[in-house]
Amino acid sequence: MPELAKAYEPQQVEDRLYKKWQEGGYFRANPKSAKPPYSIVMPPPNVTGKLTLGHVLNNTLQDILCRKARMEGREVLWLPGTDHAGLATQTAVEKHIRNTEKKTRHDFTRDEFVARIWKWKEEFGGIITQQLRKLGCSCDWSRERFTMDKDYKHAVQEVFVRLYNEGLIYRGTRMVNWCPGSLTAISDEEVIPTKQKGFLYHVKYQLVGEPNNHLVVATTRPETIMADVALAVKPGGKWAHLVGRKVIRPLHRAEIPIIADDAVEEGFGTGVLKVTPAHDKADYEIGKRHNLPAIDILTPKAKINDPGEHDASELHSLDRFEARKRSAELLKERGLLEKEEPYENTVGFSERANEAIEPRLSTQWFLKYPNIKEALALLQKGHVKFHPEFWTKTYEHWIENIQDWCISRQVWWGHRIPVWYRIVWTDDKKVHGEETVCQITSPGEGWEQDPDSLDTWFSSWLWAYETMRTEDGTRQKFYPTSALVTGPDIIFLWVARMLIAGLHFKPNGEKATESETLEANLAFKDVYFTGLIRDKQGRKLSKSLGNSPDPLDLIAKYGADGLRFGLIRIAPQGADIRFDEKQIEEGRNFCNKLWNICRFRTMQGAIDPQADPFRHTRSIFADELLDRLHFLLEGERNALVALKAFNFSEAASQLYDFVWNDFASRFVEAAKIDFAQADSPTRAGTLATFDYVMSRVLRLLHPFAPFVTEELWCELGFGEETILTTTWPTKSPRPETWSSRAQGIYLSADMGRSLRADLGIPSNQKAYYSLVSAGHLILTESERGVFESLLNAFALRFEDVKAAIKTFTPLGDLYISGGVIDPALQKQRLTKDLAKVEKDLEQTRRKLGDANMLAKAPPAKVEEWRALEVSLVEKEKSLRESLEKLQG
RNA sequence: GCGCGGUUAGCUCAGUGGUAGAGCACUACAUUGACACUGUAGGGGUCACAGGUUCGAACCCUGUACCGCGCACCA
Repeated sequence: MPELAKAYEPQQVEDRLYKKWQEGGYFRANPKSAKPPYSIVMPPPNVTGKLTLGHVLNNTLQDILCRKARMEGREVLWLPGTDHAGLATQTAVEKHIRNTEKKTRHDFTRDEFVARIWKWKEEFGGIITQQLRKLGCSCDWSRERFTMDKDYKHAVQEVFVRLYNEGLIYRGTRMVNWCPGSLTAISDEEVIPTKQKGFLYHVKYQLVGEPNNHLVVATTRPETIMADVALAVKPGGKWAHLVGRKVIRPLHRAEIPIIADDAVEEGFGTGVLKVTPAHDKADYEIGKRHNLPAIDILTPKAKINDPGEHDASELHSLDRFEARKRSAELLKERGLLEKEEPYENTVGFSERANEAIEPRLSTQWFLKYPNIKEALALLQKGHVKFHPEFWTKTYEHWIENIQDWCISRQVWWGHRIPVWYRIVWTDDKKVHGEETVCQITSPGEGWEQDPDSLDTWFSSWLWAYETMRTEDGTRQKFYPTSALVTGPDIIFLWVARMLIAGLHFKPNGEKATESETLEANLAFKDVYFTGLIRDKQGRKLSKSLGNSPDPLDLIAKYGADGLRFGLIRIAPQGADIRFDEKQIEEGRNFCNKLWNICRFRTMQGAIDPQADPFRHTRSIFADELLDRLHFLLEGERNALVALKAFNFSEAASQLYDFVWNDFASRFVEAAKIDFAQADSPTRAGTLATFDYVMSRVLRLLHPFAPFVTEELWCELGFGEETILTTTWPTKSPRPETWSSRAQGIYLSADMGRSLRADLGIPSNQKAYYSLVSAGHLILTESERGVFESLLNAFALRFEDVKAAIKTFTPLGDLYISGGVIDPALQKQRLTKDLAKVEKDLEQTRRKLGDANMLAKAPPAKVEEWRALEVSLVEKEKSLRESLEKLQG
């Protein structure tokens, strides 16, 4: 058998194995397979994006689910792909062109510019999918999709036309969230409320006919005063008597009425509200109620647009924030600013451009969501489950308060809206006439398509099933999908909408019963929401902070498995993750540990892939390991249960603990005794146990750390081809010969080593130990060998050693001699131990002395306390003896 | 303001009623034949706070404080 390298070297392994997997077609899903299906669609990353730690976490989890499902005998489809990410991609390309050619998108025609984006996509579009391969993702690359593929594009258009015909999509003029940075409307879900420090300006509005009387209005936006059309007060409130009177608008002076409206809260500010219907959502509603005009004084870029000669002309064409300052100054100069006080309020920001959103009256396309009741029932009836469950409430709340979705974007890169307008000519100018048709292809000459594009999410919401629309029956086999792994930040943007799309479009058709139809058209059954990755200080990872490590660097340093395992082990379910490179280092160290356990095994000869330890005579140490394995797989709250419950970090931790402690630190150390003696009666059993357990460990770890487990599986000879197609271990019997002897020996050895350290005897130096057992414990020769080896002891003696110090162990009193006894140190240690024992004893006795407690506590518990008392008394006695000896 | 999470060792987190745990970090020792990507030992916690339920509370209930997230038309 070839000896393995001294340390695991991922760089020598990963690319070779990934190539092998791909060439072997192991990731390819077969719709004709008789195996039960398991499917996941990958949340498509931005096509021109690069891999982030968030992607690493997300995709590793999906890979774990898929690799495990494959081993469980399912036909697995993990469908990868990328998103065109309309605005984000357009912005990136615009920035590039600005930097390199000093041009804007308006220096090109729309077609030219879109062609530039396609070129950009060809150049950079493959980066992230290549990076996912580096990570080891077992996706079916033959089915990779892009949201602007020809077929996918067509599907999006079809859906639009259908919803239009159903009356669910309509065009309307409404207040929308306008981003002056990217010059497009965005949906409510894309607005980030952000706390802003500003001022509350108290502005005087003079009453018409009473030059000495005025109403004071508190506003954060004096630059919109010119668009005021009224002042509103509370009906029946303290200003109610003024309703019907007029005031003079202080900038761009004009008379405006005082009205009464319920939206006004008297407790806030001065209790008087300026009504600016064109620039505030609430004011727009008030305006509608009172039939007031909307005066728009902002350009799309949010510069003041109030031309002409009037008292505030100088504000014209100023940016909204400059205008805010300047208008406050103007008011002050005119004695109309009563005061300004520092004030913090919440302002909506656009995620992409990081610009303050401007509420703006604009004609856009909207979707009235269908199937809302059913979407709500999905979660409540348990057809779909969220993990962690608490996200369900957030989902429900959103569904219950759902608003029509603004789906049009003033962006060039994306899916065009399939609506055509008849061109009419007025005064030699081309305009869109009344006549409108909604269809995918042009109706012909004289028609022009709507210039807007669709919100990127309007294509993403079809992702779960449109990506599966192929001739070979993929959708029939693999939809509904089994699970979705994503971030809670897109629970509305994507998750909820995909569920709604599935319900409405019924991609798997109608079935016999309503409930079957429902079941057949779920986008997914389980949704796992990952946490957000933060840096050590708890800040979000971001490019601008420079605190986001490049996963590719981490892979180069620690290997893909190290990155995966390290990250998964510390990613608690449903909570954010504090990233620390140290944790990735631990992942690498773990892989190396596994590697070296196997390396040790190769030194003992060939492994037996079919090894069955239960047919051999076994040492108690082999039994102990088999026992631990049994509990790992079948115990209460075992690793498999954790994995089934999407508790990935718990499963990873249990495996880590089993490999490092049970396997390496204990079993391997004990096995050395068997391996050192060719004629040991338990040697064969130990070898078989080793191979049997390792075979299962490698398979259990494979989904977490695919490369190192595959390499070891093949190198050691557990299988010739691949670990990918092996079976997932689910159980392992508890050896009927198991006893607690091995545990006793391990524990006693730990205590013996502690003594050695007290005496300052280095761990590599042999020491003299003696064991005096109170009972009739007799160690077999090999048990004694293991005990001596763990202690690094000379031949163990079985007599009281007067000059030595001792400790009370499960095996009896363990003495050590040699080394230098430092009486002060000894006394300190013994006193400390004694204090602890006495405290425990006192606590236990208090319980046992409490009649009430004894009467009401379960008898089994009382027995436990009694047993504890006995052992504590023994321990106390032993400690006192040692102390006396030290003093005497 | 409402809702949802969280608060346990220096750090990251387990721990859903019965003697407070792990990993890392720290300290000391050790280059012993699987592994220094290591081994051995050690120090370190009134479980945020206050009440309550219980024989018994880190755990269940109520309230408070602080942190994070989501929702909300407070100008």
